[in-house]
Amino acid sequence: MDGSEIRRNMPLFSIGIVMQLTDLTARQIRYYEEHELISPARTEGNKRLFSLNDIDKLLEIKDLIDQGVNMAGIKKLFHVKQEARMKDTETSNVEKTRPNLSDADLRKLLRKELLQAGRFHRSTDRGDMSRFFH
Amino acid sequence: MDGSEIRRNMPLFSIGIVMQLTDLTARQIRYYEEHELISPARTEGNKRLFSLNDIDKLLEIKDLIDQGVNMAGIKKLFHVKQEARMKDTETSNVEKTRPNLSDADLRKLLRKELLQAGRFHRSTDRGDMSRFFH
DNA sequence: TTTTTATGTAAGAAAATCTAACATGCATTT
DNA sequence: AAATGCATGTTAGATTTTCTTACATAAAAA
Repeated sequence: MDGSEIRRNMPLFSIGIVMQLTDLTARQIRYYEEHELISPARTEGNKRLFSLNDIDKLLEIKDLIDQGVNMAGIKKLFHVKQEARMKDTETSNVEKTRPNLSDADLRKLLRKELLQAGRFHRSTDRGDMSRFFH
Repeated sequence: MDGSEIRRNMPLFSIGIVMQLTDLTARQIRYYEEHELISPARTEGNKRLFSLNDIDKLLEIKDLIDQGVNMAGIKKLFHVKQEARMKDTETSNVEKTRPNLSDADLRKLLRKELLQAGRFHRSTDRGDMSRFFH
């Protein structure tokens, strides 16, 4: 399924909430963005908006830092992880051309799904944050 | 399970996002709060923070208004719904004294759960918003 | 020792949100 | 028809949140 992917990447959370959820300071979060470990979306007014995936990543970063890994290391780790995922989706034959939706489109899709009745999605479980929402 | 209940009530979303997610104006959302159809949490600085449950409710409100129901009617409907739920939990024998957590505690719990590895929660499905988050 | 790294802190600007008040279109009463 | 009430729009001014930029600093690396 692809819907979950969309949901996990939906920009929903302000930096204030992310701070509380991750126990990171704004400074830290911005620093990690500066080093391209995350790339939160922005509102029209330039405020950061984080997705569930972003939060998962931040928690991973925190863990890795606790284990002594530095920015460069984390970056590398994230890259290999992503490549692994690439291989994964490559392997899972059905490739389908991605739509590449705009932010506004994403929200529309969100709302549309919201109003439907389809039940129970679950895909390749990756990250931890998802656990939160059923 | 009770964790999902906590998650669904966690105050996470700013009014701006809720507007986008529900297609309601700030005025409408505040008006519904004024009429006690929702009771979003507040930040220290008095900004509203909405939970998944709040969003579900707003979507219900929108539906009902489309169907011509007025504030009083919606309020009544919500009340009977809640009473039905009460009966429900009453019936499900194990009653357990509720902890009644503070907002800060909620967040701590959130983070704690986040860092654990437990998988796949699903309880009495109520509301629609939950579908979003796996 | 000097430099780099990760983070703290402060300042000023801009965006988002708040409350309160008044405006308005549409139904319903009178 | 006029008056009233309901749900929402709009505006204004205040407050909170977030932004960027710059400088400070402790610990680690070179």
